[in-house]
Amino acid sequence: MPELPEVETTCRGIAPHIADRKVVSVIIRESRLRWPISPELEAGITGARVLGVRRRAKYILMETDCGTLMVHLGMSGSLRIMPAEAPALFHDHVDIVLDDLRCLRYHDPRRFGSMHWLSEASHPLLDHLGPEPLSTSFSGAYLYERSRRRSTSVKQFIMDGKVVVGVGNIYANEALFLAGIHPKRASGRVAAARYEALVGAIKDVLSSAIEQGGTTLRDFVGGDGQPGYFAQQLRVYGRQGRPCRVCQTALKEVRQGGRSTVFCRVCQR
DNA sequence: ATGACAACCTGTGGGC
DNA sequence: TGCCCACAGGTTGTCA
Repeated sequence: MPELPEVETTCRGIAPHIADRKVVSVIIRESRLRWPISPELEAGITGARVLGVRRRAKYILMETDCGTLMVHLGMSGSLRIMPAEAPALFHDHVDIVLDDLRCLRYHDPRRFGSMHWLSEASHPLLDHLGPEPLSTSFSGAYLYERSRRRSTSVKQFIMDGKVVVGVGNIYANEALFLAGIHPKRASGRVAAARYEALVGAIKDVLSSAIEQGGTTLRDFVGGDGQPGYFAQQLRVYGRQGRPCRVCQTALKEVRQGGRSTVFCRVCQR
């Protein structure tokens, strides 16, 4: 489910509801996430006042006056505001109960997500992340420099979190199509001007997906429970075998690093 | 350093 | 209808 636009949508959805609220308790029904939830989480967050919510890569950072709750949604996670008394459903693993009879409820069937309590400003998982894709430091020149003498494919290159964060499989496919670049091309052999186009495409596709409230595949819902509407604008992802929206050629599907790649062999070189 | 791949899980959809 | 397999939005850790 969640790629960067979905995580951003979640942040924006929950922020107004939790700002300035106090955490009165934590209910952990299942602590076995990608990493087990540390007992320090409950001790640290109980009684804390929420200052705000921000996002770094695909991590949601809920800052309080006592420390920071760091949440990752993995492949199937979601975080929603609910009435605290709403009955918990299967896979509703954690409730952060607030002082207004509501709670922030974490749901994650596959348990690839994670929840950490940070009493300090930093965390090892945040240490080696590349730039934010929507920041000005993420530029064509930057990608060009980083890619020189690298043989890895351009798709795997832009999906590497040490290069740039937040470009997941859906949007990598979409951005490469928009930039007209073949996903299997060696990243070290993409010209500077084409990296400019690629960076523009990544920023465009991510920002318009955020504007649409994310891409809803299966059952993604934002922090307020609303679905996203970007799926109807996908150009290649999930459209293998169907005609390219530009030249009508049947879109091709290949596999890269175990992930599905869909592209147009005519429009992308 | 780089790159390929297994691993962590459950749910779902397609093929038979 | 039902069973089994392959695959799904992510990321880390390991090994060559």
